[in-house]
Amino acid sequence: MRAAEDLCARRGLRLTPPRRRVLRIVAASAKPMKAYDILKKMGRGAQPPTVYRALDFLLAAGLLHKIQNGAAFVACAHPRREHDCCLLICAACGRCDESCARRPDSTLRRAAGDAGFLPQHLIMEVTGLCRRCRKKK
Amino acid sequence: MRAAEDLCARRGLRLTPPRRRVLRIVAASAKPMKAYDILKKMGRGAQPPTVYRALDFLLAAGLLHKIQNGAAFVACAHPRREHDCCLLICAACGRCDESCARRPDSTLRRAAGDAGFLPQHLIMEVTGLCRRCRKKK
DNA sequence: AATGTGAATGTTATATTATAACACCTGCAA
DNA sequence: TTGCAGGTGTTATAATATAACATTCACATT
Repeated sequence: MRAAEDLCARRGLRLTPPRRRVLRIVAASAKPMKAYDILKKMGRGAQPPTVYRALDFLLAAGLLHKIQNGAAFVACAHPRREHDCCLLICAACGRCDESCARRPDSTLRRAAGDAGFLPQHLIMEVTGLCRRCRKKK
Repeated sequence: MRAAEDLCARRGLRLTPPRRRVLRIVAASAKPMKAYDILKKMGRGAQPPTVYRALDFLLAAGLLHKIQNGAAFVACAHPRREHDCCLLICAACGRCDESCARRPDSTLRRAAGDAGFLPQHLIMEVTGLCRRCRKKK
């Protein structure tokens, strides 16, 4: 949380009350939180757009990770530095650990062996611009 | 399509009419198809569960990949062999290529450089069993 | 201090994605 | 023949996400 404040201050990002509230809720949870889980915890008649907007901000700021697999969110364990991340999601308990490395290569290898985690399903997705779309620019 | 039939026959899986229909629709598309895109193409008053059930089957059989990022599906380019996959999704045109390799390590490196693709956002997710849940068994 | 501006938020409604629950059917084994 | 299990059809609804527009707030400029 402290790290988040520092990071926003340094970059001129505004960690406003709803954003802070969402971050606190996600960071306080042992398991990944879904948007509507967060919404429930917000109370005071908060509406979906409030949560989604805060999540967008926090993702862009690198303070959260999004788990595509079921659309939930976990607080980033290393908000200070830019990094690719590998999320280890337990199919049984639903908890989620983060395994990071500078070079994506080693990340996956660590994921497999480290920490006694038994990999079942692996996803890698790279979003970007394909050759054709790069040329169009 | 032929490959799909062979594969199902060899494994004793039933490629029933609705499943085959869904596979044809997805395989025929240049871009990833969402469940409700498929549903529209099914016609004859098909309902969501039919599509979702077929998709579940095709995923389990390894005939499709699921793009978590937006929940769409692409036909697998290499249904014959078991493989980890790396999907290259263009943020501009929405098309999706598949880059495969035996060892996940090299996959990402290829993704970055190969084919002129400019990576913007990268996701790796590994689902499995964490140490605690393995021990519980 | 007054004011314009843009970013952020609140609010209402609705779109999109996914599943629950149950009835029926069909092939096949006991 | 009679179960049974896997698959499908059908209806309803749950869960997730966004569009659109009004409002507020911080703050820079005048």
